[in-house]
Amino acid sequence: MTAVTSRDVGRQLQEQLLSGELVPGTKLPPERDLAARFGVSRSSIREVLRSLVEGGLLDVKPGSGTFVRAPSTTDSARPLDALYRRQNATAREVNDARLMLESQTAMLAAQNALPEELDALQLALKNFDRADLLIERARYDIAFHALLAKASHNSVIETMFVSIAGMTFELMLRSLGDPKVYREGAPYHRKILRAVRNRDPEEARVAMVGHLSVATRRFGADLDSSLDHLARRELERTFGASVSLDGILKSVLDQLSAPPNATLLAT
Amino acid sequence: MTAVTSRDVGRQLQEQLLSGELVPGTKLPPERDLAARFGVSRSSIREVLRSLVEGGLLDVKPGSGTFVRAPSTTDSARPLDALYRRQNATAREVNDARLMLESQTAMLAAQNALPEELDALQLALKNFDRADLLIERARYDIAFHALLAKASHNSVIETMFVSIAGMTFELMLRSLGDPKVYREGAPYHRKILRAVRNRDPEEARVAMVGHLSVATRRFGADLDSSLDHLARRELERTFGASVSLDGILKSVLDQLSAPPNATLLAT
DNA sequence: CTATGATTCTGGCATGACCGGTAGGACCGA
DNA sequence: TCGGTCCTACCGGTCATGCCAGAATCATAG
Repeated sequence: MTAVTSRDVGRQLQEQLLSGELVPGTKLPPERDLAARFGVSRSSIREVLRSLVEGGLLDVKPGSGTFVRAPSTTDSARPLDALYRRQNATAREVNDARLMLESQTAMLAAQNALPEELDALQLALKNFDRADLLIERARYDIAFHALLAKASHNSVIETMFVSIAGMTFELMLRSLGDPKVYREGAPYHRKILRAVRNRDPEEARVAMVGHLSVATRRFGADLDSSLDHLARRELERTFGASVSLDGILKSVLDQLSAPPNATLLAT
Repeated sequence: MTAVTSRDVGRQLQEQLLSGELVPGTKLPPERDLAARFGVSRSSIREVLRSLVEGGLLDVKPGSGTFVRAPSTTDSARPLDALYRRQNATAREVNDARLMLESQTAMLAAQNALPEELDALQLALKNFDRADLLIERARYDIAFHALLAKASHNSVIETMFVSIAGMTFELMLRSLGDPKVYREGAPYHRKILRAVRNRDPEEARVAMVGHLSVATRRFGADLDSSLDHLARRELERTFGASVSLDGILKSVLDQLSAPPNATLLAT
């Protein structure tokens, strides 16, 4: 009955992590020690640790050790992105979800945004307007929306936003690559920011709804196409077959995960 | 430059999985073959597979093989739940997020629900009313809301719901354990179902907002307390120290992951 | 044709070893 | 005393090999 399986070890370790017994930053014992302590082999321990790393609970620094990871609101949601995208969501589904999520985000941001967050939003817009490449525009676009999510000061909603950030970026590629959608949609950014600055939740919500509704009206048949397909098509149309959507997505998500706002907005 | 690290192997395998090159249900080559093919050791392959399993992309059947997992909308979101809860979200944050998510869910369900989904919702309510134990009530409560999410027929929104299901359950424990909140909030369930049945999105939204606003009004100081703390307190108050929140949560999430509706509603 | 038993295949786990990078202390020179 | 350099123990990354238990497959006896 004392047969200890690797699943037990994993569960036990995970419980300690989740219960906060192990404070973020804590260094775990070496793999060899853990193996000895739990009475299993090092391979088993390593596989358990792999799972926890994949789950975002641990951080491994080769040569130094394994550390309990601080629950960063953002990058913890990244594993989910791959799964979302695997469902081959349509542009309509993602846009509907954004409409719901971001109109609420705008309202909360109007209530809770701090001055420095307003400045960061302003800067994101400036960079957005300056950008000439499609990818750069999309990068600052999503930075703006990510900053807004952060300014909502609701960690659950912020995490939700990050969890669909990959698909949101794909949606933006389609929108920003379409002159009609771009011309009609971009001006709303300033309306949103103005409303947030004025601490007017309802106006912020209305502006966001206006912003995101452009896609609903203008996408036409694309609305029910696979989002992944749309994004790849747009990239190919603009840059030829030379760019990899996967690579771009990865770098964008990395950017969103980086702690400081500065990173989002660096030239 | 041809140095093949395990990260390369993981990335390569994951790309094949995400791109749909490997159709769900496909059996992967044996670990020993994969190791040979990629030119790495079996241990490395096993660790890569572990990560992918944790990410929900693969399914391992000991003795049989490793299979590409069908992207189940629900259980793929489960790894995230632990991470959400680690942030120690407050009741207010989660309730705000639910308000946003579920009012939209209600509207979509009113537009898209199928007859059999309406029946399932009805059954969930019947079981909810019959239940006498706190945990059972909460179980059917979340089943009702999960079925509604499914009936929205938007996979992104459904996944979002599942990703916060753990915290939603905790919120329900607090609500259902409080007679005032319970008495005031429970009747809204029927209003929601009636509106969905009548295909009236606006009425469904209003009913859902009414349902979830009860907590906002009645929680008092608890609104800004850690959700985890509230749930544990409620369980202890009702059952003594004999029950484990973690265990209950796990079983509830398992239930939501099970494919058939029947499981959600079995007596 | 069926039931049953042996064989093969597959993942789970253990062991022990080596590599390369890290971190911290010893040592040395200024 | 301070600063830099070097060395060494430590730690994760990887590998090779072996054995086990359960699943699947197939051959064989009934």
